[in-house]
Amino acid sequence: MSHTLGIRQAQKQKTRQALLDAALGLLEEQSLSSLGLREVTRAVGVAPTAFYRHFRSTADLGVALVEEALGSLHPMIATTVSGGTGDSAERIARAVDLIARHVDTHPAHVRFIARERHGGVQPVREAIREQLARFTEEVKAELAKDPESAGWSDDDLLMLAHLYVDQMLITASLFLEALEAPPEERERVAQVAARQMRLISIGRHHWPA
Amino acid sequence: MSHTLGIRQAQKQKTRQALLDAALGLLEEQSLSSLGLREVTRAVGVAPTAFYRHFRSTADLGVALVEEALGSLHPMIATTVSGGTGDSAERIARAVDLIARHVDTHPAHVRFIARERHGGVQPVREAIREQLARFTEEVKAELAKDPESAGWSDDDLLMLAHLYVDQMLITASLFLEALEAPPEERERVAQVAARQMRLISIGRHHWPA
DNA sequence: TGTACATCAGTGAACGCGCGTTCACTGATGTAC
DNA sequence: TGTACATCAGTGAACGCGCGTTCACTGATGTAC
Repeated sequence: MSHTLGIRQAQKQKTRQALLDAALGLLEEQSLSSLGLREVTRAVGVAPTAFYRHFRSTADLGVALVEEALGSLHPMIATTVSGGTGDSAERIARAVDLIARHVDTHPAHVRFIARERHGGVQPVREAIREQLARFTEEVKAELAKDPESAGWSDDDLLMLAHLYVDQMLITASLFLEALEAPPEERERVAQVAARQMRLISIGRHHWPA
Repeated sequence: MSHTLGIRQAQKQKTRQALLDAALGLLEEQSLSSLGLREVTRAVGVAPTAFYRHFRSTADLGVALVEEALGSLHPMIATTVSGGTGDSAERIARAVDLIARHVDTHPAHVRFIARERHGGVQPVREAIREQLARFTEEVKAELAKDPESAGWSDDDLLMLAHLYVDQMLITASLFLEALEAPPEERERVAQVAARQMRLISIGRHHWPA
């Protein structure tokens, strides 16, 4: 099935990606609900009408951005939640570091998700909700493998998975705010995040006592 | 200093409040960054130019909405964090219930804060950030009073306060999504929230072991 | 390989519309005496 | 209390502008033979 795209398809993909990239850039300073189709095409350098060859609307483009931002993140889960060896403190430090690196390399994607998760465009909120639900299920599955989870009910595992996923998002958003801050500030964020995860780990360890 | 406003000032306040109320309503289905000044005045039934007698811009109106939504919430903190007597489970149940009631009575305010906390309008994000920082400090002060906090460093108290405040916001946002859902769903949200708070309480109890 | 036709990504003109902002105004309310 | 003037919240016309969407088009790419 190794199937080289024709010239026409390849060019179309390229334009589509350019529209996504331009939109993501413009969304650093506004919400999707105010993003204009003409704004995006202007940034790319194509006619406004070209937009319709790729997306029905900016909301539709937003849904595509959700896939781009979150779809590629699933492999990270195993690494973050139960990844590698080492004691709890080591694993937490690695998870926090992984989040910090992701924010460094994909700041616009992280900002987009944080902004539109509760944003004004319903289909995009829904797409983010679905992706995060998948994430939470995957985290839950990883947690279930851990000996520490012996005797935990399904409900409790899901509850804990939600806690971890929300904590990851909060931490990512704090790193985002500290993107241009001096290293001390970013280190402070990392330390607070690590201690919060540690407190949660302790609670988990003694649950439900 | 009991000082009745003149007719002119009273009428001005009334119009201003009508603008705030109309904006809050319109913001249930869009973000502030796409809210139009004419939209708001049309909803109130005044001329577009009347807007300028009260706000410089929709961003300015947004900042006023932040004060309205969060300013009145400070008295709730003592009640929620350390309020009343009873064991941990009772206090948690009361806190979750308080959040549920607040979302029921002020859904548009809660939605506005959740949406604009990471939204596309910088001055509004900043105003929310400041109010939440004040909240966190107040929660921290309440936590410090608790005998359970004996020996805790300032940093750790603040870390825990952040955890609680973020948890409150997450819970409020989940209740918001479940506003029109059947009671079973709302009850499920309440139970998950209560168990997450319980896990955090347990972690707190055994900290830093 | 070469030819004739089909496809379709991107174009550019045109449209009606609502936007934010300006300005001089009006008339009810407030104030000084 | 009555009068004359000042204030100022809200008005309405006007402006230039960018928006989303439609439409018939063009010309490079793809396909059938």
